[in-house]
Amino acid sequence: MASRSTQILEAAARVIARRGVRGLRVEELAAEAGVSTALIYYHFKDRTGVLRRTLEFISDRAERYTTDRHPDDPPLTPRDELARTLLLELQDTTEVRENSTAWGELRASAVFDEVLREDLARATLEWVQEVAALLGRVRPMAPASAHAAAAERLTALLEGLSMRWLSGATTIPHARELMHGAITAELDALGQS
Amino acid sequence: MASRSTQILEAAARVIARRGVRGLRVEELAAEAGVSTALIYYHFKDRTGVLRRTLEFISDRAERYTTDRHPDDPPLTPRDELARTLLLELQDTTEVRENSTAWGELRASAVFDEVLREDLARATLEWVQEVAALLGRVRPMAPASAHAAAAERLTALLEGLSMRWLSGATTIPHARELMHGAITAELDALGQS
DNA sequence: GTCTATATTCCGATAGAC
DNA sequence: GTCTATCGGAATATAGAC
Repeated sequence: MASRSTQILEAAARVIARRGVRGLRVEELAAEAGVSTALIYYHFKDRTGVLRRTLEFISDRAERYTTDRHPDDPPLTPRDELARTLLLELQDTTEVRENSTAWGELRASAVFDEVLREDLARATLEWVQEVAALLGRVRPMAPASAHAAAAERLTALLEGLSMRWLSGATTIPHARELMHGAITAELDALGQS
Repeated sequence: MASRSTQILEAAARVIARRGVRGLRVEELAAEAGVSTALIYYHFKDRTGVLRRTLEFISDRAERYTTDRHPDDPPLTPRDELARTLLLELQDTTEVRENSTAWGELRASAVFDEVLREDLARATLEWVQEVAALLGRVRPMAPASAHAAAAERLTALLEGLSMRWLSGATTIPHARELMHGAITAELDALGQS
């Protein structure tokens, strides 16, 4: 049962995907959510409050779709799980697009906003470590430092490719192909062990 | 001889590096350039015009410092020139920081701004082709499609690493190390020819 | 070409009725 | 809790003198 707040947050995620964090206008959000502007201020205090809650909302949702799998799906090999985790972010679905857009906005905003830096650096580190762990399962004989470096490269590349996709400089199939090639190359470099 | 337009564009690059594309106010730009706001509209028609011309200006300038070398420097091997070209963008100097910041902003803005997309896609393509040509000189036996794919990955990775650096998620030395590793890996994958 | 002064538009935020 | 109506400030853009 979607509460009014949730309904507004869902609308906010859509508006941010369409206009960006800086392009979010309270009036447009109100129209998208089908409520009055006054109601938004009633629930969220001010525009910044909307932004804060929306970014929480989006990152919670992202964690869900990244982690969740159907219980009756066949278990994946470590390599497939690695590929799945990385390629999941290169899909043209509403959820992924909204999430990637928000992530790109956060990354770009953090360049000018001290406050965002720490949270974003921590989230990045967690993500890198998760990928490094998957690499460790595929190539257990390689040293941890090599896993870490490869994970940093793969995740940074993914961010770069996402931005190119969202900014219309490349297509999803092409980005996926490039990402897949990078995974193969990194695994090769980590040895056939 | 810096014309008025150039003077304004240089100021725009500085303001964008400080506040971002989103944070660029015509009034602040006028103050930074030491001119009136009216003059900016006279030369650039509107705010979007400033942004577009600044993108051109920045990518031209980047090409210059990427390409220029002192005539009496010893000639580089193709491989060194490739590494030099890519690692040049990971340096903590005013010029590189300004360019990278502006580039990141333009990339992020293009996600929501149709007008910027075409120019940015074209500039990206030129850059990718330049890197692909360098790869072709290092690995002449590999197919052009492989050069192109590797160039896309290396440049996208560089964009990702730049953003991490600028947003405080990694350091320049570390980013350079990662970039260097990626160059090695891509060249290995292209064969020892 | 460049300025000062000002018009115009947009947008966040609030007051007050229901 | 929700709406209608509106205010006030900030930013873009223009008019007109020099």
